[in-house]
Amino acid sequence: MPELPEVETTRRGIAPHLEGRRFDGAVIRQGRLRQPVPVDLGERIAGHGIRSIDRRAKYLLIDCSVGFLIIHLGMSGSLRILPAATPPSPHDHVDLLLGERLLRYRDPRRFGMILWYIGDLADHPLLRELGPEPLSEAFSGDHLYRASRGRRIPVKRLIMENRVVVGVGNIYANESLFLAGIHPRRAANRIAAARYQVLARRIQEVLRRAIARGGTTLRDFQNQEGKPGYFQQELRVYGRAGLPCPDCGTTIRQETIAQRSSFLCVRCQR
DNA sequence: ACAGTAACCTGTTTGC
DNA sequence: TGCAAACAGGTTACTG
Repeated sequence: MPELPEVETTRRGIAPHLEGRRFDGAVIRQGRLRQPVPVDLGERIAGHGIRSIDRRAKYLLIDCSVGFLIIHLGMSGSLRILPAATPPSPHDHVDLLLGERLLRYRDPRRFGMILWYIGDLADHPLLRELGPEPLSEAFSGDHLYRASRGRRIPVKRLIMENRVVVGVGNIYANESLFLAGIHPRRAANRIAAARYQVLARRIQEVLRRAIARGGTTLRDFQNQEGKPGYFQQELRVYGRAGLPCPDCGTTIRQETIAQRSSFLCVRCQR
């Protein structure tokens, strides 16, 4: 479910309900996520003002004055603000209590994380190695080109590496490579600088548009208000195997690249 | 350092 | 129709 636009949509949805408030505690029904949820999470977060809700890559960072909540949604996680009395469904693993309401974490596959961290976020092991935000000044075609030198991996893998650039997951990697006219399997070090300029712009465009549409709903992504995202209506190749390329009509192919489904037009992408 | 694979876990879709 | 296999938005740890 969540790539960068979905995480950003979630952040924007929950932030107004959290800023300036304070958590009362937590209810952990299932703490075995990708990393264990701290058993004393409720005591840690209780009673301290929530200063801000930020995002780095696909991590949500909630500043609780005395420490940070670091939340990752994994493949199937979601967060919603609900009335405190709302009964939990089977995969509603954690509630962060907010008085008359709560912030509920649901994650059927349990690939996500809820961590507590005291210290400088720039030093956190999960955050310190990350590359630039794709929508920041630090990200550019030059950056991609430099990162690609000496790398023989398929370009699709390169742009999905968090050390190179964060937040480009499988959907948007497929989409941006199509929009840039680059074959996803092309070796990263055999792409000219000028084409990386195009690719960087396409990555930014597709992410901006997806954020503006509230993310992509493939199966069941819902934002904080329980509404779906609408970007899937604008997907050009992702999930469209067997259908005609929107630009030239050639049948879109599905191939596996680096263990992930890839969709491409062999005529438009070289 | 780089490249490739397996693993984490469960729900849904696909294929026989 | 029923059942098992394949597959799914992410990331890390491990191997060669």
